[in-house]
Amino acid sequence: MTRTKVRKMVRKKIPIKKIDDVTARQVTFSKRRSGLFKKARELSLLCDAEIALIVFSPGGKLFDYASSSMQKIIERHILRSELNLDKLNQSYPTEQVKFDYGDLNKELEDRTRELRQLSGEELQGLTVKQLQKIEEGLDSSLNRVYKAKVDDSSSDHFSLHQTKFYISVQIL
Amino acid sequence: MTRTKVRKMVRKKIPIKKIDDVTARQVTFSKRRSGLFKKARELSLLCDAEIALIVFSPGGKLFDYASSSMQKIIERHILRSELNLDKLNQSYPTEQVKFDYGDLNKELEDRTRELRQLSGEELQGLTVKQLQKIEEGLDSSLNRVYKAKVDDSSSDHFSLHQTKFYISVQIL
DNA sequence: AACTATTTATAAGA
DNA sequence: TTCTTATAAATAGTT
Repeated sequence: MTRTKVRKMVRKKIPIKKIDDVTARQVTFSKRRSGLFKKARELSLLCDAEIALIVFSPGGKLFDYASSSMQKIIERHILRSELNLDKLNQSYPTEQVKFDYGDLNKELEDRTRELRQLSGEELQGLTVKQLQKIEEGLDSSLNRVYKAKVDDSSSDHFSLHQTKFYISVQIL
Repeated sequence: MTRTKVRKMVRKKIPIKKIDDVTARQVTFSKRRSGLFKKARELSLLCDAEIALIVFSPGGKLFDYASSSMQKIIERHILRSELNLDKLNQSYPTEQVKFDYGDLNKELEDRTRELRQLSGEELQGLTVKQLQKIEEGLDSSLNRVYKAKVDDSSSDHFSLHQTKFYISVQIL
């Protein structure tokens, strides 16, 4: 056997910050990346969890994994973000503002859910007109929310930065 | 000490499929989830990688991590998906179709890049009119691509399912 | 890429 | 749920 070296062939420890040596960093990236993806697959399988993992190497190369479909998981995440936004707005001090934004966000939520449902269905039969209708609806919602935010932000109680809203449209 | 049981206190190995027992699954999910997130953080830190991780528990609870900002990473991923789509289309057998789709996808890419740039900038000064203009441009691009796909799909050379396109709009 | 001493993660059990 | 601990798995440094 290869035990000509009986003493320490390895004498490890554990760093915990950015690896400066480029070669060592590439090697570590490759090893740990496979470990990470393996763990993600295992967790999804063992526990029936929905998982999406996106990794860009320092060189900009993309590696990704999704237990189902990437955009399905991303949409679900976006939807959840909006629910969290609702909570944020509901904790806003002024009663009036709280109420107004609660309504608007509920409306946005409904619109997004609609869009999500449409995205998940067969879109081969979708006409350009239908697509435009969806976009009009979204546009209208957006405008109402945007105006409300602008009108209210002059009072300095509410920053535009407190709101994030995403639209995701998929064409199959 | 608790060594009343000197013999095996633990003797496990490794299953590798869905855990049926609900309680055991919850425990395993909790443990492995923390491990997975820890690994993701470490990889990002050690190797300066950009990482996004989204996990939904079987119960629908969301856990996520992003080394920078979630939507930045998602946008980058979407952009990359479109580049891959280009490659896919460029390997399409028929020269004529290859060329047509190459053009259309380049156009889409440009539009998406524009939108991405806008998203990354300060949007507080963006007017409703400007927003509408962006949406009009996108709508126009979409319609052109959609029509092209539909017109060509009748020849049975190209399925609508081969194309995925995402739009992401962010309102800050 | 392969090897192996160690470190780290984790399955059961408490 | 949190802690403990034996064992399994990941991996840092080397070849």
